[in-house]
Amino acid sequence: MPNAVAGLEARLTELAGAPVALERPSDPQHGDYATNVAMQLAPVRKQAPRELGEELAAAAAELDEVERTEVAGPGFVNLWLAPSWYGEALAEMLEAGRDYGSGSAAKREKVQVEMVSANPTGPITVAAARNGAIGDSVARLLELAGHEIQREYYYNDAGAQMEKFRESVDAIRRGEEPPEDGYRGEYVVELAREEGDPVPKMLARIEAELERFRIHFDSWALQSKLEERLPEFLPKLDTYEKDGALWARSSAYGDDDDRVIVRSPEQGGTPTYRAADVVYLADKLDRGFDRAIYVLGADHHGTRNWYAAIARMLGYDPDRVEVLIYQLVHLTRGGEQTRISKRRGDVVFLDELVDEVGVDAARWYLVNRGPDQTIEIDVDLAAERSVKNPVYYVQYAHARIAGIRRNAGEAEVSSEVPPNPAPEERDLIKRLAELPALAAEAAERRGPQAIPTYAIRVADDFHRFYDRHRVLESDEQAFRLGLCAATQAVIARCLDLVGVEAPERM
RNA sequence: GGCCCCGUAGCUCAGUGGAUAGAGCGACGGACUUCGAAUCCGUGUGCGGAGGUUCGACUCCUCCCGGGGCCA
Repeated sequence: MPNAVAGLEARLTELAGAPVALERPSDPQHGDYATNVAMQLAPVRKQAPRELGEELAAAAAELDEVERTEVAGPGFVNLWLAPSWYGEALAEMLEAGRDYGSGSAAKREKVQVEMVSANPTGPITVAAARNGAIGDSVARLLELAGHEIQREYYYNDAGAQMEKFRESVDAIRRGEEPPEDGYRGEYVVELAREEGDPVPKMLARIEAELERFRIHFDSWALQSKLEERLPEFLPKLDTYEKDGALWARSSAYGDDDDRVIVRSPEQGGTPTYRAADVVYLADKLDRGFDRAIYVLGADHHGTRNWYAAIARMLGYDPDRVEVLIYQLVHLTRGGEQTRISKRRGDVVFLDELVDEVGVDAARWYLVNRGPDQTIEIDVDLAAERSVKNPVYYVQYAHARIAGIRRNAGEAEVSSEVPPNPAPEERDLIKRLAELPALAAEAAERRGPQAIPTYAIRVADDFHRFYDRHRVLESDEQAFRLGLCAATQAVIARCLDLVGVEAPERM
């Protein structure tokens, strides 16, 4: 989908004879947009950057949508845009509506995002929730870009941990204590009250929790099913026997070490989870996904090279396999830190967090920060429904617009920009026009944190506009209603990308 | 010991080569006869350290220091 910024970049690229990227200068005195192309070109063309800048500035000033230009500093070309550009931008936004910024992918891919994938031995923890929040937002970004996405949950339904879990439940049913290294906690007692295998019940509970968290899985993969197909894949692997065990020669394919695939007879002769990894990876790629994204916690970073190694070993392009690592989550309350770890007693479960702060705040705060960043969430602040809380600040802007538009009834909405739009109106349109490039980059970089940050800025610009200019019963009512409609759509899109609701009223 | 992540304002963090580095929290002071004051306006401090690459470095490279994690 064309957009006003990309269009201008394209025309400037033609004039410069080299790719021009526009940026919004932090100082408004440096124009609406600026480009550094003259400095980049100077060494190549063996010309002074200011000289190149002058040439481009002169040519750009002739464009209809450019009001004036200047060359500044070492060779920046600064551009001021004409009302016609603003009108073009606004018209595109209104026409696209909620689809504004979609379709950025050069090539449509089938992508699988595998996320959460916690063993069903307990409720979803906050750490696993971050996995889901990041994974789902990346999936939504990729969908917006135009890719076809499948969300999958992979779990171990048969291993030693599962046995421990079942034993723990059985022990309670018999009125005994769970084993030393077993599972305990309220949820284990609850499961013990019901009949039958606790695993499917736990899984159903997990699915319900994630649905409540607005993450919907398209499919569920079972480790036991994959293990059955191991004989089919063993011959394709580069393996050797040592100490009675079967090893994959993964170190020859980029992994840090060789790995045991099947344990020695003394150890039971059973396949390790890495055996299932092999089958699973092949299965994913054979199912026709161009790309398989694994979302994994930092504690699994060691498996990154392993996945790449088995892809190579099996003859797949390792670029089709992507591991997205995210760091830990800490919760604070009144300065007190709580470690989140399944192995300790002080685990925090997702449903507890959601009960306290709501789905919107929980999702917001879990994708708010880059995946590489260990994060700390202040539960008290997240729970606060006030100005202090950015998620409500952004939602409020949306609800406020909804209110205006309700009052406007059937009044005309136009993209026609007045001859001399106010600074707040220009700023808002420029801000909204950032969405396509921003969403594309966020998708490309798997960096959903850019969305909440941007949404705050949009809300900022809108609130400022609202504060200074009356929409209804003003001379510019139709235009300003257009601006409201475009803003509302952009905010709604941003909130949707991070799984937060866009309320009509608050 | 090996590998991974991080070090930006008092705190939590944005910012992956551009001009005078941002936001929220915390602190202080202003603005409601008008579409929603859950809003707006104003006041402060900072890129862990040392080199290097570059016209230009919070950003890229090397080393050091500090915090966290995984593996052994």
